[in-house]
Amino acid sequence: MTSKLSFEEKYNLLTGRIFMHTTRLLNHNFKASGIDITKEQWTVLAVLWQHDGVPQHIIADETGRDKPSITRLLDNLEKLGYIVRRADANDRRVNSIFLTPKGVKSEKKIMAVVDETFTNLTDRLTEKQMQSVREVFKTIYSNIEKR
Amino acid sequence: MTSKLSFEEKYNLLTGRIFMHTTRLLNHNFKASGIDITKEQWTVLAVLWQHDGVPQHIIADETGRDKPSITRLLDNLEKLGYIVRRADANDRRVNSIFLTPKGVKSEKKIMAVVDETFTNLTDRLTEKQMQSVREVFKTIYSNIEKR
DNA sequence: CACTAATAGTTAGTTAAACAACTAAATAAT
DNA sequence: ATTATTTAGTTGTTTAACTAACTATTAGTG
Repeated sequence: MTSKLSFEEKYNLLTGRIFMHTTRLLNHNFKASGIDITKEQWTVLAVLWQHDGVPQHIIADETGRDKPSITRLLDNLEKLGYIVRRADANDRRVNSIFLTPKGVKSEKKIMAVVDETFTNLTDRLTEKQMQSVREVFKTIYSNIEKR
Repeated sequence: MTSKLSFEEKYNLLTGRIFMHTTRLLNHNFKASGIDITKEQWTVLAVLWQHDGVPQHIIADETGRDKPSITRLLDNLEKLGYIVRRADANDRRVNSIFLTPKGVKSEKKIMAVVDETFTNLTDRLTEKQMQSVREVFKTIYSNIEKR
């Protein structure tokens, strides 16, 4: 039952206050380390580091964004020289997205900042608490999917 | 220790995937109920419903946004007829923000949608899990404050 | 009292997200 | 086979966030 939650708590959960702050922190840390990308661009690169050459709609699915958002994120990543669009030979509707050498090489440095930021944020949290958050997120996801 | 967390889990926590989905859901539910405001505008109204007549920088603090963001949110809320800016007599730098009759009256309907959305999202979560999330958020906040 | 600091708010510029409407190409249906 | 439908991606428009630079007013210091 959720009836015992205060307005404050509903407010914090629904507004994503925490995520506004983590976004700011991660972007700040990128900048401080001389990395010229945003948190959102990182999420796209993270997909490509795992599966290079995927079409745009896969990136949209994996990052939970719509297609227009991905079009623009890729525009910016292309300008910055991290990725290239290449037309698919079999299906001419498709752009396959490939990391440039710069995009490949950047992984280590970017992920170091991500890892450090994550560690800072989760400092003083127990393994048990993390496990709980994991479960809660999973449940909320499935509640969203249901509608 | 957080070392046992997978990339997937770090990714979900840092990207605010859940937050993107809840924002979409809440905005969708507002629209479906004929409410013409956004989630962000709601967070501003929520402050005013508790303390009508506060200056803009208080709204910025309470909602965790910077001043320019509040300027624009208030521009839009003013256009929509929910609030008015009134110059403070004592300190002419200050705009006090007041709810219009429409702004006051809207609380019930808007909060009904917020409550319903929250209930849907937290369905199948136990009180214990909610308590855990509460603690975790608090800890993460204080970790952010520390830097 | 004059000059500097800080505070309140706005404006400009960039990135990002959503929705809607669109083009082009591939698949399905009759 | 031709038409209709689905899929991939882009473009346009609105809202929102951040940073930086700005105006105006108040507070603090010499």
